Amino acid sequence: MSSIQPASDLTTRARIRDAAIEVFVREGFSASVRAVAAHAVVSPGLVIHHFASRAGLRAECDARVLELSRSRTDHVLGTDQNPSSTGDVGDAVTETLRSLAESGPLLVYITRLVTEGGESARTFVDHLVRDVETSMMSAVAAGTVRPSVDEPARARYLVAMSLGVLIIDLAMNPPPDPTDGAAILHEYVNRTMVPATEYATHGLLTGTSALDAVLAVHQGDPSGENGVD
Amino acid sequence: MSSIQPASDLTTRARIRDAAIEVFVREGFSASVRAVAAHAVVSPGLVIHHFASRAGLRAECDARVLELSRSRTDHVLGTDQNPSSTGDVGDAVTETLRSLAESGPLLVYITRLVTEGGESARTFVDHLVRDVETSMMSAVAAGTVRPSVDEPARARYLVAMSLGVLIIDLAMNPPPDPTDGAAILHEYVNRTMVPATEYATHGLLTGTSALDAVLAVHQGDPSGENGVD
DNA sequence: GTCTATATAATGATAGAC
DNA sequence: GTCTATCATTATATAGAC
Repeated sequence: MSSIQPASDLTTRARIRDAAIEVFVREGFSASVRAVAAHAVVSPGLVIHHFASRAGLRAECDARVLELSRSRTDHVLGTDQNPSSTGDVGDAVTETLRSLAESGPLLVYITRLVTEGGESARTFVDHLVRDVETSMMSAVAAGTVRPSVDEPARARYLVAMSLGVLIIDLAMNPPPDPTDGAAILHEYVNRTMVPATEYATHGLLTGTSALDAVLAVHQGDPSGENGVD
Repeated sequence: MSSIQPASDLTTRARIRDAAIEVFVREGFSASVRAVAAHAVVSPGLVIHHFASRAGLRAECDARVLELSRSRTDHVLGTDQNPSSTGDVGDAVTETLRSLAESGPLLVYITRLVTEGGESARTFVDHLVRDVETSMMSAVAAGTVRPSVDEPARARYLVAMSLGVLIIDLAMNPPPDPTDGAAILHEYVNRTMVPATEYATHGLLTGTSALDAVLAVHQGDPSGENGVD
């Protein structure tokens, strides 16, 4: 499946919105209203007529993408946690990316959204962090994942890692079709699976001196106010 | 030090270029020639006169940033490897980021450059990957870092991780002054030090079944052609 | 709802005076 | 080298016909 919905059976307004999402994925958020109109095969004026302004169109696209990603991850992660987990790195993140990839352009749209920052980005990331924290907690309880001295911070770090590595991978290996999330994720996993799993299993360092030093500071100063620079 | 060079003692051409770097850091690469001219306190025409086109100016900025980052990391990493390493996560990456942060706007410029992709981005990342691979090899020889089944892939992954986490951190926590690399890095380290060191020391997982499974595929198919999806 | 035509602003780039 | 003035293009957005 390469598009969000079949082009028919949608209001023109929805068709323009979906066309805009695809154009934003292909050309970036700097794409013009004209480019969107051309892709939706309508006049530029009609785009503005439906969304009042370019910013309005953009906001609607963001909202749509967040809504789609929300319902998809809710479905995948189920009522409690994911039962089909096979010990992958970072359950909730992996499952969320997989889920986003299934609906074509969502994956790249999200990476652009997150990179740009702003409120929509924070909404998405915060939600994902919460999911990851939950899935980590149950994985810790199940004994498959080590506990952390700071579970919320680890969840944040895991999300930043996963999204960040994906963003760099996309920048270094531009996909032939940015709207084909499945193919993108497939290549991405191929390129990163070995080092990612290795890192998740054993870490990098042989000793604990670095961690001991960091934890000493962290215990005495949990607010992180007096960090190392 | 918050700027690249004292504003005096530079040719106008160099002043415009440095002003452009700062404007690109503050407003993104979509900043106009006029905005650059205003910041350099010259006319828009003069900018074009010196750099022929907007693309020419941008290319010169990229080249300048790459040159600066190159000479800085060469200096920091020294003839062989970094002797002042204190067991931080990813020697060469950490030292490179620290070095970039010292010259004000470089840090954020690099993150924008890498995110955008393209040739300059690949040049920078490839060079950094090579540095990391070298520093990892000697850390492995010294016994402080575990060996990897695929050192080049691990080096790539470590670079993607470090830059990626920084990019997400910047997007989620926009710095008050994007040209103050030192402050940005300080905050970044404060937010990520604990989970990053924890992860680098112990990884995430308690068992090796995931790694075993991945390595089984990797051994039989080193090209990565037949990856898991 | 949808279009064409247009107003208005901003952009990159040029020409020529000094 | 540097400026002012201007052109050509493109952008968003509006007005009004159908």
